[in-house]
Amino acid sequence: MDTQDSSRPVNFCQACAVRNRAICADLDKDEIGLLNSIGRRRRIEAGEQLLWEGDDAVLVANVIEGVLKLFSETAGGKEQILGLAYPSDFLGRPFKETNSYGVEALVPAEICVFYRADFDRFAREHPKLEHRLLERTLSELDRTRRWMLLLGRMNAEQKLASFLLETAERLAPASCGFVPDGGSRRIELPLSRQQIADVLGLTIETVSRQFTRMKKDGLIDIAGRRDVTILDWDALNARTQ
Amino acid sequence: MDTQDSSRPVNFCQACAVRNRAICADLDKDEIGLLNSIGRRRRIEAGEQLLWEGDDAVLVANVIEGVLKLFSETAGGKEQILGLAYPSDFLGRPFKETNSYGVEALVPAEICVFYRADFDRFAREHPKLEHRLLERTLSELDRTRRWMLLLGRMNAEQKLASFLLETAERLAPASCGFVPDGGSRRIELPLSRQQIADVLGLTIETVSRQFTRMKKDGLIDIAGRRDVTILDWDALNARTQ
DNA sequence: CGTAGAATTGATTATTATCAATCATCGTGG
DNA sequence: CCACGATGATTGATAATAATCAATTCTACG
Repeated sequence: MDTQDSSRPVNFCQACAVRNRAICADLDKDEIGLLNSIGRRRRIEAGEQLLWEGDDAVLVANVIEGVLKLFSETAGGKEQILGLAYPSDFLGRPFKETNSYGVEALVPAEICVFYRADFDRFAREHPKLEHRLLERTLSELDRTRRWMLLLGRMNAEQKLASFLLETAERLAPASCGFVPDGGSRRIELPLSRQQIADVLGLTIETVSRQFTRMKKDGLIDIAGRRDVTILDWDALNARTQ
Repeated sequence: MDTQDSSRPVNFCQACAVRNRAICADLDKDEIGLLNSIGRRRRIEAGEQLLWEGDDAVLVANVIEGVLKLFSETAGGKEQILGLAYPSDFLGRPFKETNSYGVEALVPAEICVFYRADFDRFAREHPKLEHRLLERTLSELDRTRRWMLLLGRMNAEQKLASFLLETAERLAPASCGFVPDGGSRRIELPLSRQQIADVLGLTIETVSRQFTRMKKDGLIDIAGRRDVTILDWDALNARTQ
């Protein structure tokens, strides 16, 4: 397929905001052209679901903008958020027939979707892409395992402190090397209180009480529901232990 | 390097118990020979540690026999087991400078170790191996995420029931397709009560009480500390929900 | 057999969940 | 622009679950 054909949609990849960070970063111009021809951009509204747990794994995607949750639920209907996907993160499960978790946008998001069959084929033919995907998957596994320590061994206070610090870090624009300088930093939480509870394995009430306490103790300021300012990094860090 | 040279150690891979399941399964004879030349077999005693959290990531390995734990600990010294590695599983972190968790044998184990630098180079030159490693890493990520649901949203009873069922499945010889047929099945736990607690994010006392209760209820029989027989699969399964 | 480490059991406490009520916040329409 | 309603968040009271502290009791091994 000739990707130079001017009747085709333009090559979105070239102007892609995550061009240098996503798994496609190492591909050359021709390869990107080919990848561009099998993918398409798509906007997802907050609350809209992209993948369903247990469904046929039809799609995979790259996150360009926004934040999405990966989640699963117990038979009793309690939800656990398994991970959050930020720009440049990869979504979906290559090389497998069914999704083992659901994916839903937390805020309006922009993604680059592929049919899994197309993506799988492209990946197998392009080891550079598979290598990037492997590196990303290994990192995600590391991050997930760190989160297990939080879920299994931390109390509510430690969990929320860890969550706020990680969120601040992940929300920092990729360009800047994000070194918390001790100064205050304002973050717009991409999650509701209930969603934070679902990340931390707590109830909404417990999360709320911990927020209140941290505010009272001067570690954070809360201007609006989702508008939090970290005032004391060291103290917050101390509460993760 | 000529791997046919009879003065070199024999090619262990050919007789390897996990030859068809580990990440090296797709390699042809020559490639296996090359891989064989950079790896070596090693025995690890129960309780012996192979990798240390935070250390330089020098080694990676394949598990041939035995069970090992991946673990991390909180600043307060509480341990959380992040995963268990069974035969054919891969250990260590390719493409990264430091280990993000420790690895220790739970029972006497046999592994096939590589210097990470050698392995990384070999992997980058052999896309077939990288592909297998990617598939395995994706599966491990799925498994880890399922475990997050357990840690975040299950109570002690559900956790132990889930653990027993997964252990029975993982301990079943790879050859047989392991379909719990409703009949009883005896398993030798590779973990102490404390280690089970560290897997499930509980204390040893809570684990012990749950064992006692399950025995009293006739779901399992306990012949020795590590000798458990699953008597009622359906009832055990029901308790995971 | 005796002993040390592991496991169990019991009593109590701490933490978090649950249930219930009130209070903010934000979007909407008058 | 403000009042209103709906949803989300907070707060309080109580209950449930698991942690902690403290003895025993196994059991594996020399």
